[in-house]
Amino acid sequence: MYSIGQFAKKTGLTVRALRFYSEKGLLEPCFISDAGHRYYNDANIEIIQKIVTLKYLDYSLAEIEELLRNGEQQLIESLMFQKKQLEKKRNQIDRVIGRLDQAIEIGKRSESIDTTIFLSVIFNLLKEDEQRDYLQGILPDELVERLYDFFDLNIIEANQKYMDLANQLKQAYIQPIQDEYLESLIEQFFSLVPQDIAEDLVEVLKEYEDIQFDEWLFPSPFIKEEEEWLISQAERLGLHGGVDDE
Amino acid sequence: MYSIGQFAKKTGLTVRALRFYSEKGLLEPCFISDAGHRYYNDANIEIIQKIVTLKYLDYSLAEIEELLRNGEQQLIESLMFQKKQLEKKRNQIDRVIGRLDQAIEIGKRSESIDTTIFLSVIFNLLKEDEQRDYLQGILPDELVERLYDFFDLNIIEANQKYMDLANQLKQAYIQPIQDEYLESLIEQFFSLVPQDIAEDLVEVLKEYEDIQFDEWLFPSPFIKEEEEWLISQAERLGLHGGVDDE
DNA sequence: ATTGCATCTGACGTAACGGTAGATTCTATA
DNA sequence: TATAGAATCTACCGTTACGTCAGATGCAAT
Repeated sequence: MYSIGQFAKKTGLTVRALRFYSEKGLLEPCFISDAGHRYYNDANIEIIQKIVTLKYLDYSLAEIEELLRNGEQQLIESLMFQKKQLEKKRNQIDRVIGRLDQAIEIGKRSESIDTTIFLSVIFNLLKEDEQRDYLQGILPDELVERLYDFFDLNIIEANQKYMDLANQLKQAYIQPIQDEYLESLIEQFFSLVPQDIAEDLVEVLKEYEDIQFDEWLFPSPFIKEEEEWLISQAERLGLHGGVDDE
Repeated sequence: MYSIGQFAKKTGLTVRALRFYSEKGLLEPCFISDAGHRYYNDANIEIIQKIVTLKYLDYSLAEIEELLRNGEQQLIESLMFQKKQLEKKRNQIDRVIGRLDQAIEIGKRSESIDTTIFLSVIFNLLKEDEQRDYLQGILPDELVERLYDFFDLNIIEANQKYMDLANQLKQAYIQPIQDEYLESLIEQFFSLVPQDIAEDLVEVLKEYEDIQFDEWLFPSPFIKEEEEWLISQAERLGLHGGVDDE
């Protein structure tokens, strides 16, 4: 017979955890003294090994209780199910890591990035699928496809260029620069989308005059004033307007 | 200006979550009416996009608050750290999935497995490293190495055989079988470890007579009575005793 | 004015314990 | 055997990021 402290040392669990299992009825001590002290024996070891094992396999305590009560038969089935759950989790994490990689890569290549711009780029990476669905609802499928075919290939470079340009334009708003530089920046900004796609895009947008891109799904790197300033500058310099999306 | 419900729809968050962020000071509405109703505007959208982004990257709300407050500089560093954390998580999950695979494979090949035996096998898979450390503390390194070299190669087959034999021996305890069968079972059980290693093991164990294997780290598939019965039967049949470990 | 929906505050519940307080009990030594 | 110190007890609060009520109030439209 072990006191709770000895049992804890033996099993590597904490005293608190053992008491918790005892309360929950998951692992009842073999004997409880009049003073309320819990005592454990080797039979308890067997049970707690099962508990530890299943916990390691990422079962919740409730599921463990289920399995220990009546799960003799379904254990292997359950393990296969559990494996699928874990694979889902892993794939999810993998996706996030992938995005992080892209984001880090984009961030590394630029120096002095505005956090707002940077986070909006990551947001775009994350919401890519949703954005695509949304665009397919309001633009011709074929155009969306061409757009994404292009970005899929150049996602890192495009985003990096996008960030740098947005950054410089933001600075130009604070500290005016020469018109030639500004013109160049704006033109580069608009030409992030290749010429042919851009032209078709402008065509379509003219047709449906009232299209408003969801500000939630397509965050702008600029605040209101910056955006208005940009448009006015573009008009002043005689450039064709329109705010792009990706 | 959006009411909380409209804002929730726009952002895909729940009303409750928005109120929660408001309470925590993570995202304060731009305006609160006398009646206490919260109203949001486009500036709030920008903030919440950051929050959603960082949440997706598996930051806690506390960390997000930190980052939003003063994290302009350290964002990229933080992302790299975050990536490492996620990789740790993923590797951990991968390990568990690997063990599950082994366990499922072992379980598939046997029919009618006793749950207790099966779980103890998985437990052994999980605690392999700890067991090895422990053994290296009490046995000659060279012997441990040979033992594990053997098991690493045959882990699935060895465990499967181990399970089947334990199963049959347990049944023999309940329903006695012919001596020849029993003798064969016990011999097979002892010969799970190859002859040469077993002999050296016996040698060493004779030297240190008082070695007791930790019952926690090395669970036996048998209960006390079964074990005593087994030893008595082995002696009766003139077989060399000793309970093996892996 | 009424109806019905939206929103409010405040409270409790979740999972699996960790931490602490104050009271009791066990164990070892003098 | 007395007593000091360690171990254990119960009971309660805290954690995370909200979900889910209840009961009260507000808002918009008929």
